[in-house]
Order: sequence, then C-alpha cells, then structure tokens
Amino acid sequence: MPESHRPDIRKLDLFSEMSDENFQSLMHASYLQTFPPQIELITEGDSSDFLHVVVDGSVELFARWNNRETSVAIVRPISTFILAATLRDAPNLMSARTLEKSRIVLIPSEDVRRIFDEDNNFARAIVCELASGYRASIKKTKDLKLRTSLERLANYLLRQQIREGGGPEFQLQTEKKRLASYLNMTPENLSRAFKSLKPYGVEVDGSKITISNQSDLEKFARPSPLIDDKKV
Amino acid sequence: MPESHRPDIRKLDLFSEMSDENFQSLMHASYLQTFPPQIELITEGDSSDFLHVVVDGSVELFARWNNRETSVAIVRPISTFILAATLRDAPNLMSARTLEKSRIVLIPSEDVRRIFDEDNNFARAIVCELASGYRASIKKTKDLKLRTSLERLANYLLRQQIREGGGPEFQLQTEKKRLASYLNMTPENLSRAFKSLKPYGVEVDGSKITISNQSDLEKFARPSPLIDDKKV
DNA sequence: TGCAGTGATTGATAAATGTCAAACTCTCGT
DNA sequence: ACGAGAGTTTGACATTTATCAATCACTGCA
Repeated sequence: MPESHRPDIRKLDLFSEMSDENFQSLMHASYLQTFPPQIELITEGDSSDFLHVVVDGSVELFARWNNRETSVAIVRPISTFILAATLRDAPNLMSARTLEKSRIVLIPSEDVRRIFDEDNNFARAIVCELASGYRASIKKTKDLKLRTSLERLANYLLRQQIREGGGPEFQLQTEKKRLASYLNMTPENLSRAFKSLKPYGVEVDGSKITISNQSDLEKFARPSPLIDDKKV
Repeated sequence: MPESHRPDIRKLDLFSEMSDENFQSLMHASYLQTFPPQIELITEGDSSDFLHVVVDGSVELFARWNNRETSVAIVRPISTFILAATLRDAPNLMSARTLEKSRIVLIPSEDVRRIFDEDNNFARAIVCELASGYRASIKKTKDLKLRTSLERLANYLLRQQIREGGGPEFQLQTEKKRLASYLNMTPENLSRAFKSLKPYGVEVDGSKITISNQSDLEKFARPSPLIDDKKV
C-alpha cells in the first residue's frame, strides 16, 4: 500500500498506540483500492477477509432479510468497519456498499489477528474500539425501541446539528431515502415527519435544515446523553 | 467472597484462560451478594463500579426514556453483564433488576481494568466477549428493523425451542409481559400475535408452547443464521 | 436543450400497532 | 378457602406507519 494515507490511519485511536514495527507490518500487508459508487464491497454472510478503513468517500452498512433492506450505519473517513467479525473470524453480519467514489484500505484479517496477539497496545485499543461500538449499538437499540419515528427524527436532527458545528443551519449529509431507512421509516413517512416537526421550528429546504426554534425542538425531542451522546 | 462459586465462574470463557494468580486476585476483591426479587441493582447513568456475574437467579436489563421502559435482555446464570461500561469506565447505559431472588458476584471495575492491563490472556478473552456482545447487539438491531412484531415472535419461539432442547413442546421462561417488552410490543399485541400464529402450528397454554407444525412455522418465520444463530 | 431516470412529495387508503376498559385467571399469603 | 393484586386476554377504538399511485423536482447525459 502506498504511504500517503498512513499518517492519517496511524492517528486513529485503534492504531495510534501500537508499535511502529507492527503498524508498518499491518500497512505493508494491506491494499489501497479505489471503488466507484454503488459497489457492494461486502455481502453479509461472507467471511471477513479484511478489516476495512475508509480513507475517502463514504460507505453504507446495511442488512437484508426476506427481500427487505435496512440501512444500519454510514461510515465516513477516517474510520474502520467490520472489526468484530474480523477478530472473531466470523461471517460479516452486514453488507457494505460505497455511496460515492471511495478509497478503502483493506487490511487482511489474518494480519490483524496476528498482530492483535503480538501487540498488547493494539489489543487494548481494540478493546476500547469494540466497547465503544458495542455501546453505540445499545444506544441504537434504545433509540429504536423507546422512541416513535418522529422522536427519532427530531433527535437525529439535533445530533446532526452538533456534528455540523451546532449552528441553526446545516446540511443533511445523506439522501432522504437513506435517512428514512436508517431511522426505520419509509421515505413517504420521513417526508411527512419533517412537516410534523415544522411547528417545533424545523424548516426543510432540500437537504438544508434550519432549526428556527432550538428550545421547542429540544423540548419535543428530549435528547438523552445515554442515547444520543457520541462520547459517554 | 466465599469460594463455592469460583469453579463455575472460572469456567466462563471470560475467565478461563487467565492466570490463577490474577483470577484469585479478582475473586478476592469481589463480593457475593444475595438480592431479593425486583431489586434495581443498577440505574442507567450510574457509573459502573462493578462487573456483575449472575450465579443464581435472573436479572433483567432494561432501559428507560421519557417515562417509557423497554426490556433489553434477560441474563441467566452463569453470565456477566455490563462489561463494556466497566472497561470504558463509562456510565451504564442500561438499568438492571433482579427478577427473582438472585446471587450476584460483584467484581470491582477497578480491579477488572487493572488485571486487564496485566493479564494478556484476560485481555484476549475480553476482546472475544465484547466482539460477541457487539455482534449480538447488531443482530438485535436487524431483528427489530427488518421484521414485523409477528415475525419477531415467530423467530423468538424457534430460538427458544432450540434453547429448551429442540422438542415440539417447551416453556417460555419469561412472563409474557416481559417478553412483549423484549420483542417491542404491548402485552395485548403479544396475546393477539400468539393467536395469529395458530394457523402456522403454534399452540399456547399458559407458558407452555407446542409447535405442532414445525415446517409451517419455519416457512413463516424464515429464521436466518445472521440474525438468529447464537454462534456465528 | 431536452429527456430519462431517480428521488421526493402528496393524497388516498390499508395494515400494523397502541390505548383503554373490562373481564378473566392465576398466584400468593392470610 | 378466600380475597387482593398482578398478569393475561378480549373487544372497541385511536394512532401510527406502510402501501400504492400520481405528480413534481432534480440530476446527468446524449
């Protein structure tokens, strides 16, 4: 793999504390590949041959069952995905597709597992990463089970607002179709849900959102650190 | 902590590979406590002072938001819970209550983290445990997002059937009220869902379930290893 | 520039799920 | 044995969410 992205990858919590030697060994075994949009990188059920690192573009993780499909996460640079399957040498539980032209580093799972065995700092970092991912997944379950779709949307908007800097105006970084699937609703319903949030001060213009009444929206959404906070 | 349960705890994947010395040290620092039914052991948001091990009885993990409550898991002997919060020294995301009189080993989180730092075998075991938990949580998300409540119930019954030995007759090990919450439905709806499954060969008598037409139920439920299998 | 294809919205309707009230059942302790 | 209280079931009804069909809006390409 060429060296250009190594410093950025090295900065990830997952890789920042491991020995130089082991990091270089991991990178040496990896491939950097560029994929066009809409390529299915992984199909659920496949064995997990590579730990993936998105260095450019974006990747959707989704799942299928019985002819239905749902969006589980959207991965943006720079982050890894499919770590748990890699470590357990188990089949991937989710499929992955590029949303746009994307550059992905593929680290062979064997090497990840080998260096996990050798490098204690790497093993510790993996524990942190897994614990975070696990907790994020629990939060998602709480969001799904405890909130109506309208409440999920309202809280999503507040989270997205923070990610985008906290101002009253920001962009949805996702097609509404995909956002609907992520929030477990139909596109039609999402469209209606946006209208239902208008009385609470949510204005929608294409993918531009304006929160014209922050406190009203927050009073409706009731965000909780135990569901919505990135940290914690 | 008295010694009687140590061999059983030692056999857990999480503890089986660590050094004797470190295991004894963990146990030495722990408490074995007996709790009456319906005691709230943990309230979400609390800091995670102890890793819990259920050695007898059963514990429900649940979450609250906005005056609503949902059942997330039921933990039966011998298993641990709240591992991710313990490791990250982060607040618990779920509350926990005893369902019946239960005996719980409380291992101070500090000691878990200390020995995690010292004992590489323990660290590896923790990675496996976290990866499994993470994957189980992803499966739960897929179950929730891709299936209707009727399909969730049908698949739950098939899973429970396997846990109980695989025969056509088995017991629900949970109150229906709690099962309803676990499956994200109301008790009224669960009651009706059981009736809707009758044409597929599901007979209900109190907490005794009889699957009188295995293949019809399976054809309806369409269980998937990537959602329903314990291993994988 | 215009056209095809996809995404987004809207309205009408259907299906799924929740709520409320009442009746019934079971368990447990007196 | 009895009664209180919780769990369960049932029916009637309300709300939420999905589906279907049509239209509109946007994008990219010939």
